[in-house]
Amino acid sequence: MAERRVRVRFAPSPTGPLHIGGVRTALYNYLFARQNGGDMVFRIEDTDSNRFVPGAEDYIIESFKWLGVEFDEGVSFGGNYGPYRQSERRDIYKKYVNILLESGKAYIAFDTPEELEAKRNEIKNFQYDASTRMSMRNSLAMPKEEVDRLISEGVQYVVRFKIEPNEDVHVNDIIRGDVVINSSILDDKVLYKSADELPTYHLANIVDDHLMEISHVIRGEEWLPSAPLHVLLYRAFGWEDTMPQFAHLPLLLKPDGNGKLSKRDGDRLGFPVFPLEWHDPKSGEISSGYRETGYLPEAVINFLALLGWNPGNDQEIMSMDELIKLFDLHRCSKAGAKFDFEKCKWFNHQYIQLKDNTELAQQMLVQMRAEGVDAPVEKVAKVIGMMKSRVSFVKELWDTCKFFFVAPTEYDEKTRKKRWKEESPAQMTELAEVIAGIDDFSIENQENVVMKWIEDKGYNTGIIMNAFRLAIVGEGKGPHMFDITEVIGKEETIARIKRAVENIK
RNA sequence: GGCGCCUUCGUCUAGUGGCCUAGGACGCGGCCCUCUCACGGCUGAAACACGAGUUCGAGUCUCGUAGGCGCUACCA
Repeated sequence: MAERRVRVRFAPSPTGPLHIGGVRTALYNYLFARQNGGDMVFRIEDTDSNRFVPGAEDYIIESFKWLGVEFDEGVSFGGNYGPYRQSERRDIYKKYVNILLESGKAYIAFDTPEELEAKRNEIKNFQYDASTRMSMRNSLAMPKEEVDRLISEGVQYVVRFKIEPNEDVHVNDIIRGDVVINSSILDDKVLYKSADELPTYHLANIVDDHLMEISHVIRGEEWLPSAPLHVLLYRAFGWEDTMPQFAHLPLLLKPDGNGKLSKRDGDRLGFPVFPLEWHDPKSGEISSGYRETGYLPEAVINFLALLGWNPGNDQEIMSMDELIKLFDLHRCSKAGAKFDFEKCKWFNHQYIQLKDNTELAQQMLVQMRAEGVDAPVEKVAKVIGMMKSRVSFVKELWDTCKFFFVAPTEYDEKTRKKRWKEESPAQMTELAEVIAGIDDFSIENQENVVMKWIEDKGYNTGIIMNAFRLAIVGEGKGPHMFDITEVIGKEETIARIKRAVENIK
């Protein structure tokens, strides 16, 4: 087989926000393109003018920008194979439709949607194909003069692909192997509508993939049943030699139950199914996005990459560069994958641990300042270093770190009951005095002095430290006590102890 | 209904005829670490859809059954 430059495309319809399943499809295309030093094309398939949703195209572009999936050419990226928006390629499709018409591989049909609907109601499993087409209103069944007359009268028509029956069509799929479908079960697909002078998906797709020199079509499994039709189209055009290789990816399924993951599942389960928050222009409805929910793009990418593919070993945390190196279409699974939000959250947790503390500090400072609290970024970063192991989202950081910057105003009920003993007020008052006497407020020295005091007095370490924690933090969690006091300082430590003694009953 | 695809722990998966007493990860339970909560370490429960066949030997190959999903539009 001749060496061919790898060129793949991601070609969504601008019918709404980009579904997370679409993101994965695009990701796999991207990984494959990068690994092979090929091109990633962004094409907009807007051949159904009725379903166009304003803003969808920009949304998709912004989503990939956030996720770090880059395109080499296409809508908004330029390139030598444009235009990349199908609605701007009318003339091109018209030309190819005519080629099919002239060679007798397609024909004109006048049946209206209503007539077809009636036919389907009338005959149980009606299909517009070799067995029925001669009884329909089309250029095969009607005299030429009549066809010409109708066209000249401006009667709307469609162009249908004439599928020859009883032929086994083979699709060689990289993931699924040889898939065979008999052409008799295919219907004479509508390729073109005179009403809007636009092709349907199938024709536009084949023409564009061919003209754009696409080498591999990596798409969702929902396209597998129409793949034989596409093979037949390539053949009809005489393009079989350069037909792209197909790879049909397994679907992303609902976390609970079965079926394709849908927009509704996100709302229902309280988790996003879109990369970015989406404001529906018609309904005004808002759907949550991964970005706004606080997911890191690296985490979303990593998680998605592993939904339907794995590197063959136990490695789970992989950067985009590593994914590009390791990705392999042959290692994609065939069965649909249920979307597990818990695991996605775990990935986010992992990536927060990997993230630079100063960078996280800058993000947390935005929240802090919004609440009227400020602090040097170095100090915030230091606190985050101690605290980030206990959060899964950046936005949780402020809540868990807050006590470092703001003294507790209330004390957790449960902890108070469990940790604040009868003797605690007296002991804490004493502790405040001990701390007041410490000059070297380093973690180590504080610990030495306090522990010595506990030992000398014969106190119970747990009782002292837990009460101390309640006084400083307001609840029973957090890093080691002296790590905290070293950050908040001696005066604040003493003030908090005193306040606790006064307020905790 | 027709056609196609698929089927290993609850979930994502490893597994390409003997290395499988089926491995890892998420989640869940226990223990350890410890002044608490996380992190981390150790550990437990948890799966080859079913039935035939091929073979000395089957999670792995074949067939059948069941189930799931997808497609079946002048949507993509």
